[in-house]
Amino acid sequence: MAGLRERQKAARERRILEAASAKFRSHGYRSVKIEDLAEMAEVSVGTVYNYYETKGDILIATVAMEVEEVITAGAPILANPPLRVEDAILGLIYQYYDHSLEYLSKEMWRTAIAHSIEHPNTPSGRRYAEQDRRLAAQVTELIGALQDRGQVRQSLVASDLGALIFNALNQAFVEFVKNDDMTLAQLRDQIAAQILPIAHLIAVNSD
Amino acid sequence: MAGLRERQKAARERRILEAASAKFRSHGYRSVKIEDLAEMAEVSVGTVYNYYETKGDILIATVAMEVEEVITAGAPILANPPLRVEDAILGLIYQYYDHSLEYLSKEMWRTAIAHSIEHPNTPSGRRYAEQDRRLAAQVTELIGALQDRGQVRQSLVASDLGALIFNALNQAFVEFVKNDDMTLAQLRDQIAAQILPIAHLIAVNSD
DNA sequence: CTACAAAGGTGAGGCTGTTCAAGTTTTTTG
DNA sequence: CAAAAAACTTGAACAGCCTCACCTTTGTAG
Repeated sequence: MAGLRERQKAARERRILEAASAKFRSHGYRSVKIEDLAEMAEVSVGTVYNYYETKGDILIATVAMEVEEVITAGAPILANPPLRVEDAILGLIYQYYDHSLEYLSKEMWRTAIAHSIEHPNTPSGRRYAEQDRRLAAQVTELIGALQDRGQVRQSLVASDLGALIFNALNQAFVEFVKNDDMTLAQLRDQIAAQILPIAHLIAVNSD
Repeated sequence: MAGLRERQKAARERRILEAASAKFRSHGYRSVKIEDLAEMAEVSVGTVYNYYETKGDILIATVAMEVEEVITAGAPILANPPLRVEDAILGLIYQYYDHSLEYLSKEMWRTAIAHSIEHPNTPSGRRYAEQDRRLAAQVTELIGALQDRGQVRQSLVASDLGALIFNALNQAFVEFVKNDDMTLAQLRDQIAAQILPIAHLIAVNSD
């Protein structure tokens, strides 16, 4: 069985993460002090820093949980993609988008994305980048599945096309979280405008 | 003529910006203190903050000068685009990329991009976004010019295609600045892999 | 030229993320 | 079980961004 020390460690880390997730959402990332998290998690400030390297890392850890869910939510679509090319691609993208604000505020997303760009070589920066890669891989996988079905031109390289589409959906999402007034519906429209023409171009019966 | 006060103000702002540009590049953004800039510009810390709202804003101001040059450098290609669709699009993108590190380090780019995402509603955040919009508009303009020449399908909406291509070149650039080991040549290859298939699809004689 | 007003500069101090030497708890050793 | 070692927690102290009450300089009116 796990020793006392080990259990206490796990419990402390969990309490810190729960405190962060709750406070960041309710009070906003900026205005939450490490001291606040320490108090809520019933540890000292120094202990928080034994579990996470920086405040940004704590945020990334909370965001990572959500991204993991998004990736999981994408799997069913890959297993059984909608019939039409555009429905398949947009369906996957909408699935991502619709999950994105379940536990995270736009401010949290902005800060997390900014952190991952500014500190790409920290463990948390790498972690975020890795999850991005997995999302892009899902898109690539979907393209591949559509090619296997004979719906997307075989001449196209699935991974390059996947990267292109992922870039588009990712960038549109960044614009979305940058603008507090933008709705999910508007985000969908934005990405559809970019994706639909491409979907028709890459489909075999395009002309 | 401009009064003494006005001239002194302009001179101080210029000295601060020059100090920032020099020190950020030579010592790295992180390790330069506002105090250092103030000393080099021969003003007080408080004065620095009369001209720029935050340290990030000072960086954005230096980056903005470079982006302005990049936009200027793109104009000649728009005026007289290369003959083939893929050469035109990649030519414009390479022009952007080749200018990007003339006065800015990768760390400066990372920090500036992160800042613009994290603080989209500050003047400097808006300024950065506006320059992005102008770059995307150049790409759109190029697509439009190729359509006028009859080289790109008329059925495609230039602005949506421009946005798609800009997203791709922008995201590839972010990956480039996130990875200190990546070379400009590798960046070119990355974006070419995404753009070339698209260039063939959108060209009129594609099939 | 003097007096007053407006504009702007100044730097000590506040705030908050982060560190680290000292103390405490858990585990291991004999 | 006692003692020693290892692992971990703690919070005071530090660093650097930023503010603001006060002061100096410039412009203007009489």
